[in-house]
Amino acid sequence: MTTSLTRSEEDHIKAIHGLQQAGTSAFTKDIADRLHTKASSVTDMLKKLAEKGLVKHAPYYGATLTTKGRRQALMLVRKHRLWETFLVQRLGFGWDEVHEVAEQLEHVGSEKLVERLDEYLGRPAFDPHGDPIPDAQGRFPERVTLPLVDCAVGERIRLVAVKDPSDSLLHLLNEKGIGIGLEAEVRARQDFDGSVELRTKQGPVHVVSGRVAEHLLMERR
Amino acid sequence: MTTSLTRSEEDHIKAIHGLQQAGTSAFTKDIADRLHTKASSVTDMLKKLAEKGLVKHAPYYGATLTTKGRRQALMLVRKHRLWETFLVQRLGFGWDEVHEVAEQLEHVGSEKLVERLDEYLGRPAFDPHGDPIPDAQGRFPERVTLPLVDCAVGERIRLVAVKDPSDSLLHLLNEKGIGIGLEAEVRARQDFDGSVELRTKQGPVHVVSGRVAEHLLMERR
DNA sequence: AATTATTTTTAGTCAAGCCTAATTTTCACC
DNA sequence: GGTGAAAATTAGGCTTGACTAAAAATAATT
Ligand SMILES: [Mn+2]
Ligand SMILES: [Mn+2]
Ligand SMILES: [Mn+2]
Ligand SMILES: [Mn+2]
Repeated sequence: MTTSLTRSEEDHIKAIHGLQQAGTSAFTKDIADRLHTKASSVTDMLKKLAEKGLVKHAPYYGATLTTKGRRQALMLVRKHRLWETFLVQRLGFGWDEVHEVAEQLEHVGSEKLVERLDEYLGRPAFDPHGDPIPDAQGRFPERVTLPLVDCAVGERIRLVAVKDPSDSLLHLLNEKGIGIGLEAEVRARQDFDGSVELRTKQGPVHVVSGRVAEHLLMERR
Repeated sequence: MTTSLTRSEEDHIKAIHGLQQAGTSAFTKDIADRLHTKASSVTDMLKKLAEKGLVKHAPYYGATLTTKGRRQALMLVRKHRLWETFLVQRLGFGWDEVHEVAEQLEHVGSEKLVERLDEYLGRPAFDPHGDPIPDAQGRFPERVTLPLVDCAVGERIRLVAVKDPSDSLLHLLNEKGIGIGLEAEVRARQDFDGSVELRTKQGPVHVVSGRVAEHLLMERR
């Protein structure tokens, strides 16, 4: 039985899920910032979601999802990432153009639609930003990644994900021609600013700042 | 410049468009029935839409769309029918399963999404129910159709659309194995109840009631 | 331990969209 | 032309989800 939620309820659940790492709870202010609303609005919503049994709200100490809430969040993440994959793979959108649209599409309610879309896309494990797509049971694919900033000189690596892909970051990567799947070798790393020089298989050499290198998740090859 | 409307505003615009034939205006009660709301709610909305310049509201005499309103309505119809086409052609939905989902998808706001979807589907002219899909300029494809109930005995015809496809009607057609594209010859027509007997190219003989025959729009071949 | 700064909650307001009930208008029919 | 039914509007109320401003709690700093 899947409880039917409003768009606002869903967005709050998803925000809490995104902020909640391991044991840490999500704080009112951070949820408000993420949703571009005010803390007082979030407090109201946390009360409602707590009533519905989706969230555990410890006043002044933030919110955590219940098992029921987490299941809802995972299905939203699943839908969001499947739609992003559809937009890029089938409709030819750029990876920097899909977030806002997926933010709307994720709220379309139809179990069958999600299931068919997943099947149609070939049950992808990762979205266009390299983020893992939970399956219908909420299980994530396994993968070991390493931020580029922690890669040693000489390592041969592949870009598999962009962590917290903001519009401006994706724009920067587009400009440089850096995308998921890029294979390269670390040629140099500056201790001063953490910047990294990469030589790609295809030829071009890229230099990325430490700030960027923190967001590039690599796989060894 | 495309005015951004709420889901409810969009549904009202679309309902008015659907009710408005030629010169006739759409009446409050009919709009309410279509949207499963009450007449008083519709009156409120008509005032708002009139303020926004989308509708001309003649109190007690119904509503008609302005040019601006009609443009909005056509884009909604376009989106609805493109999504229905996607669901059937790409995701393998049955033609009787798509309406509710498309009713949600049509409200996703992204010019680019509609344009790309249209292109991806090969710019289809008709949706799975045979309804015409307006192009980006709001132009409909031309087609001459004839309700089956008006076809003469001996005529060789093809089913190209189902008029006002309700769930129960589509279910009935599914049961009989009647779908868009069916080619047949009229073998008999009973004056008593308007029922029609068809012999299909593929073999099977279908008998449909007059009530059904009114909804089957045919093309001569 | 007292004082701030920050966060969170509470209290009160508002607009959007719906509702019911009462009133008004229209229109068909006698 | 008057009457009654149907439709439409008005009046008033409710819920959701937002807001601002004020009060309360927590955390950080002296
Ligand atoms: Mn969203
Ligand atoms: Mn993504
Ligand atoms: Mn709709
Ligand atoms: Mn249709």
